[in-house]
Amino acid sequence: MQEYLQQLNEAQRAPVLQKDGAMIVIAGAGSGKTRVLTYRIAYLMSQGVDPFNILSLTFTNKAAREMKGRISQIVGSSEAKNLWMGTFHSVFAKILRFEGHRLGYPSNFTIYDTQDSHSVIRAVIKEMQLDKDVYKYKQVYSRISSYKNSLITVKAYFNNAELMEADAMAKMPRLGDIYNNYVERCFKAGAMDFDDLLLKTNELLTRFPEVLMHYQNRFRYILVDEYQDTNHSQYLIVKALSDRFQNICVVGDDAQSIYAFRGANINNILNFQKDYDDVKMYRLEQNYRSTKNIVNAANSIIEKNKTRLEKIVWTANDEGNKIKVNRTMTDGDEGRFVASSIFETAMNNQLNHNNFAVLYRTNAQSRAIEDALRKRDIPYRIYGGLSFYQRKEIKDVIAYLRLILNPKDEEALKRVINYPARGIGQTTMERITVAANHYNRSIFEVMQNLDKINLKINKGTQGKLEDFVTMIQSFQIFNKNQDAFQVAEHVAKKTGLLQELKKDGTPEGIARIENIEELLNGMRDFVEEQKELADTTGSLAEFLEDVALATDLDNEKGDDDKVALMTVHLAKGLEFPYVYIVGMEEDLFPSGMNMNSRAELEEERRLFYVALTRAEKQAFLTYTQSRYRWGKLIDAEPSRFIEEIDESFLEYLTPKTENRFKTLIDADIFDEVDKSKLRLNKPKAGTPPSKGPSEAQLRKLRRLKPVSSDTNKNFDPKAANLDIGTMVEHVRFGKGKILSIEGKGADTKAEIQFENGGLKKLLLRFAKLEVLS
DNA sequence: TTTCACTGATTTTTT
DNA sequence: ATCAGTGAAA
Repeated sequence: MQEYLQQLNEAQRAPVLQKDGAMIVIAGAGSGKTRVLTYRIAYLMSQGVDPFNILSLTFTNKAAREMKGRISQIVGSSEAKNLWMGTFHSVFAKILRFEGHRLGYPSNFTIYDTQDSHSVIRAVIKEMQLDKDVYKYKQVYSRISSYKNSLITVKAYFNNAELMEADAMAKMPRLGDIYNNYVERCFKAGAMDFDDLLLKTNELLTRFPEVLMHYQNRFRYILVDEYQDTNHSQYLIVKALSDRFQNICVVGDDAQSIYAFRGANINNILNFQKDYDDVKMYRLEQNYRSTKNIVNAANSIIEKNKTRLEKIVWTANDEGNKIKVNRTMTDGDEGRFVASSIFETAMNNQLNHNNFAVLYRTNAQSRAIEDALRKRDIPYRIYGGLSFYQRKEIKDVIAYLRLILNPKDEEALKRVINYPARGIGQTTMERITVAANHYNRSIFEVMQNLDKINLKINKGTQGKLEDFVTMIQSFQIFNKNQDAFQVAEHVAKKTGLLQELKKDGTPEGIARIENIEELLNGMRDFVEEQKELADTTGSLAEFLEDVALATDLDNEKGDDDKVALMTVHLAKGLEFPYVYIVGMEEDLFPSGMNMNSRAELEEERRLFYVALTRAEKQAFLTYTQSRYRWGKLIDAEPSRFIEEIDESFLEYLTPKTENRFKTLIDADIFDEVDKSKLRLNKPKAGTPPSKGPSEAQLRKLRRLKPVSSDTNKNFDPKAANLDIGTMVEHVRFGKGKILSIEGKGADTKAEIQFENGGLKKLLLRFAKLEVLS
């Protein structure tokens, strides 16, 4: 133990050695906070604290696993095994499995993912016969989600005139009713959504003092990582659990708070000192990760934020190279620049590909990068986006598995009742749903008792329904004696899922079969792993919980030699020697949707800070002059964030371009300054003198939209013969002669005679040609 | 009841 | 570029 303490610097050692009491560790980027957490836990155990009494909440399950692994190395794995470590969601899901019955939930409750929640809300809106253009399901969901994260239950909502008014103002006066119906449906389905896992934990702890007492006594030492990203719901859980012993250690960096959109409340970290008696504050300011250039450049950015805790991040590392800034014409060129830069750097320095990461603001940006890397034969892996568990065929298998454990799970049922097609259609399902609501039973229960009620369903269909029920029941029996892998294999075969895909025969179908096989392999590994840990069995229930709360980062396959592609959000907590931050453009980074207030813009700036501080040796910033967005080529302007970096840290690989629409500094935009200086246009002669820009004009200014752009002109197909010709070439059909054109704009149809003799009818849709015949 | 072709709407970040 | 929803034919 002693020798491990030697590996810490003085600032790091202090919080490790304070055994009891409340403490906050403000840890700058790359200052070794994971180290502090790890050694602190090891130290506690060396001081006689039972690992059973330690709870450690991390941001990803992968982080928890890694930390556990390191602690095992210090104190031995038999000791470390009893530590409770994981994300808020996974830890409290486990507790709710034990205690949820007090709130009326079965121990095998399903965890609804966002897609499930969306689908429930859509169904509710439809049933209530509300206008789906007014009540947009995504908006409704995000409102409900933010209520839940602020602990505003349906009841609390209806007691809060302000909220109701706000929703009425947003033209959604029935939102409370939707909220109510949504909650009821989830409850009836024996399902919790992500937010419920936290909300219900809070309910459990407040309504049942004996439960609270039990877990307070159990978790005598609590550690929370990434505290700046906790929301109100999580804050209250931590507060309640730590209230008795007040042995709480939170670690975070206000400068890296980037989840406000998910309800994260930066005040949790800013106000921590007020919440407990005698809080010790520690600061970790020495950065071990990056070069001086990167650290100082990052400092020069974050300084622009007003809301922050003062701290000085410094490093004793080398000066390093300047941050390289590159401009290209299009997003395709940007991808090619990144690909060839990676290729050359790897070649010149004999580096593996896993030294490189490409970070972007939105998942959609990955495509151009992928294309370029693939052409260069550079191996890469995309994190996030359409993750493995979100693929259709995987979700189908999982839905069957969910149904086995919880037949009330309506979303799973709806997904698989007629896939593969077994002749149970919309009409039948509607009738059953009506009956289920009428008798207040689940859909599955109604299907089990069809003979007892008259539903006007014909004999044939009734038989099919009975077959389905029998099949699921047979799976349930099978599941009693078999592990997760065996059940899933059985399901894939017996449901006809595999046959369905085999029949399909397209390359796509084959890829899907491979994916299912991969899922099965993953399950086999999972079962074996679990069986090694003596206390678990590798059951289906355990697997499904893992899947529901797994992030893409969690199932990383170790030491792949691949370039990492991910969003900046996902990159938090990671580090790479070479980092490319692409799409450094106004409206993209900072995102056009997050520029309406100082708070939003400051969050974007923190996000950029996170991105830049991922780099150890070298950072690249790239931007393009035009980019495909919304299916169209649009002009782009360099991001204000590039200019915000002190110029002495930058090296321009291409000539510097000024933003054509002057980027205003925050003070001009958000503070009450002399608005008359912000005049948009010269007033026309004869118009009364302006008092400066109106609110609407200001809003426009904030968004910095290009005033004019020739890409938006109406497309006239008659004048655009050439365009179609070039596009034909582009999509590699060979050159051809246009015989006829009909329609206009996006719906242009063209007949083309190819040089090789072929004749094709083509449809021009969103600047891309589709072959009609 | 299922399938296919088409239309129109929609683009942030995630447990 | 993608996806959910729709309407008509099979």
